[in-house]
Formats: sequence, C-alpha cells, structure tokens
Amino acid sequence: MGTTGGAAESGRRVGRPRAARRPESGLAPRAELLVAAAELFTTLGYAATSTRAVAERAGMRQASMYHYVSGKEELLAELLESTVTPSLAYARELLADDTVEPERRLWELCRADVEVLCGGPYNLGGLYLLPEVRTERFAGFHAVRAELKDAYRQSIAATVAGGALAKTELDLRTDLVFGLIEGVILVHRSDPERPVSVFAEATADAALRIAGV
Amino acid sequence: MGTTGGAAESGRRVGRPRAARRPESGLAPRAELLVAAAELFTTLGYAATSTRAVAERAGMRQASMYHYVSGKEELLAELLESTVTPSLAYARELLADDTVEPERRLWELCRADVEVLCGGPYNLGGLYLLPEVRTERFAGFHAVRAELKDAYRQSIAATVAGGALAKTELDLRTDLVFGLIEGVILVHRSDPERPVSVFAEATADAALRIAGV
DNA sequence: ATTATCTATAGATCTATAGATAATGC
DNA sequence: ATTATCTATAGATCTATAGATAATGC
Repeated sequence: MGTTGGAAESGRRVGRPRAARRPESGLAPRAELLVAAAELFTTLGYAATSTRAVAERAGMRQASMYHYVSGKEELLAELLESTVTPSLAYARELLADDTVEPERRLWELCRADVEVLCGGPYNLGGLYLLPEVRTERFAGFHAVRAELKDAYRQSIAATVAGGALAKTELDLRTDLVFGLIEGVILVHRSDPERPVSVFAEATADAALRIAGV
Repeated sequence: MGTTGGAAESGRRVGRPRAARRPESGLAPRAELLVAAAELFTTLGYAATSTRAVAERAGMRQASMYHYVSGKEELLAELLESTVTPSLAYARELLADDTVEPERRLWELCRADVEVLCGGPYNLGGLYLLPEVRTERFAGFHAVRAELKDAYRQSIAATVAGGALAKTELDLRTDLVFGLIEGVILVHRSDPERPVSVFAEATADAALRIAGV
C-alpha cells in the first residue's frame, strides 16, 4: 500500500512489463482506459467499440483491462457522470451565493454548463442519447443529471419571471432550457470552429430568453 | 409484374410460406422491416440490434431479410431520411407562400417540425447522434438535413429581426434554433406524457425568442 | 418458371476467464 | 510474495452467402 498507483518517478514498475512498450503517458492505467474509451465511444460509437479496441489504445492487451474495470459499461458510466458533476457542483455554489442576481446566476449556470459540455476534447454529451444508457446500470448518472436539472429549475424559479409560474409552466420552461443546453451538443458538432466561449455565451443569452427573463 | 408487392387481397401469396405464421400486418415486407428496425434501433440501440432481431420481429427469418434490404445500414438510412423529408417539404411550401408573415412562417415551421420529430411512435430523432451516422454511407441523410437547416436560415433571415444580421450572427442564430428543435428530442423523452401539440407550440415560441423576434 | 421464403453454415468476430510469466519488494 | 501484465481459449454471438423448398402462375 502507500504508493498505490504512483511509481511515476522512474520507469520502474511492479508486474510483468507491457507487450507494446510506449512513451509513458504519465496517467494511471485506469485513466488511460477512460481516455481511450472516451475517444472511441464518441467516434466509433459505444456498441461498436470492442473491449479489445479500448485496451489496445490504452496500451495494454484486451484481457488486462479487466484488472482495472469490470467492462465497457463501467467506463461509460464513469465518463457520463464526469460530464455532469462539475456543472452540478458549480450550480450548487451559485445557488448558495445570494450576492448574485438570480437572472445572472441562471445565465452563468448555462454558460458554464455549455463550456463543460463542448469544451472537453471529446463530445461526451453525445453519449447521453445512447439507448444503453436508459438501463438500470446507469442509475447513478441519471441521479446526478436529475439533480442538475433540479438546480436549473430552482434557478429559473428564482428569477422575477420564474416566480410567477405555475408548476406545469415552470416544468415546461425548465425542460426547454435544459433541452437547449443539451441540444447544443448537436450544434457544436456542426461547427466546431466557432470558439466555445462565444458559443457558450450566446447559448446562455438564448436560455434566458426561453426562460422568459 | 403488375401487382408487385400487392396481394393484400386473400391470403394467397407466391413463394414459400413463412415459418412463423402471424396475423398478417397488411404491410409490405420491406415496410415491416422498417417498422421493426425503428422499434429496435430506438429501444435497444443501432449497433446492439442484430439483423436476426430485426428480421424475426418483422416475422421472417434472419436470412430472408436480405431479399429486401442490403443490411442494417440501409434500414437506418431510410428511417433517418423519413424524419427530415416531411419537414423539408413543408418548409418549402411555407417559403413559397408569401401571404404569410415571415415571423409566422418561422413559428409554423418549428411547430410542425417538432410535431414530426415527437409525434411518431418511435423517437427516431434520437438516432441522429449515432456515430455511425457520420459516415459517408449516410450522405443522403446529411444532404436533406442540410437543406432543412438552410430553410430555417432563410426563414430566420426573412424576419424583421433576421434581416439586420451579419452572416456570422445569422449562422449562430440558425444553429441555436436548429439545436433547440433537435434538442427537444431529449426533452420529450423526459416527459412523454405532455401532449405533443402543447409542447410543439411552446418550442416554436421559444425558437422565435432565440431568433430575436 | 418464378418467387419468397427456408435451413444450414463458414468465417469473423467479441467477452470473460484460466493460468503462466516477468517484473519488484522483502 | 505480490503484482501487473501476458497468452490462450471456450463459448457465444453475428453477418452474409449457398443451396433447398414450397407456394403460385402459365
């Protein structure tokens, strides 16, 4: 124990050496697998990506992958959650801070969320629509996503325009705003040249208009 | 020739009878395959659906499918295009009709498009994000989708607010509106109870606000 | 004769496990 | 001794083709 996963110092590592030696990514093996999975899932598709492809791209043989993860599903689950948790943490921070105007908070939440979704090297948001994701296996992801959506609902309700809404109306507005944010995933893909920051701000502006602010 | 594909009259049909006899759907075999594929692709996922599953659900054996289609890809291509062509035809009709106010035309295009995307029995719009769809094989789909997007661009440009926009700005607005429309696919899924017509109108309202009208 | 289907199958995967091996650590 | 990896493989697919068969049509 103690230095578990460390050993980044010299090239000396416990265990049989890998067959295909490579430059040393510096990442822990599990992280290497996650990066490889992110790239392959988003470009080839989840179901179309084999465990062999993931492992090989991470620099190890297919069977070795099972030393770190139980299979493809675990990788997908972790990747999905990683697209939500930063925004969720930020949303909570914003909601707790009452020195900021509610309209401004909502705008900032939208902006930041788009940055996370479109800013990473891979278009992980595109994985949300996978049918596989609906299964019980991904309950953890659904839970955090629902929490994020609830933060959006609260942010909208806190605005001047939002305070007057009936529950049905509030739900509808929330769905539209949330839909816009997740929909930008598609949009971003259609024009990846556009700077993410410009795009994130434009989306936040649009979200406020939808919310009725 | 002559009555190709017909024979819906009595139960008499040319060719070896199917192994698993069933009530007669009334549909032509190719249409039965498309319906089966729509259901399975949207619920299980494209890559996760086998040719056997599609064929069996359509009432025939796996190998018989190849009598009608070249494989899964052909089914997907046709299903994708079917989600765009009705809206595209309608968009052209609207653009040709100058008795309608531009703002109203844009609203109506959005409303109708959402109805098509969310109105069908299956959530085919969810297939847009499949990585497989990016490949050359689906160029036909991309072409019609690009035409539809262009119709949106024209509709936005024709509005009072749209006329004043620089090209970059117009492109951005178009992308946001188009993104909202396609994003509602996700939203609709989260609450399928809500009547589609209400939802379609609310989305069209939101689209106009994004467009700046 | 023509047609729509069937059965059978070759060849190519892919996943997950069993068991061997080549390092370091003590 | 412990660990991280390897090689090998059983068992389960899945796709696309070859060739047989059971209807109708002439």
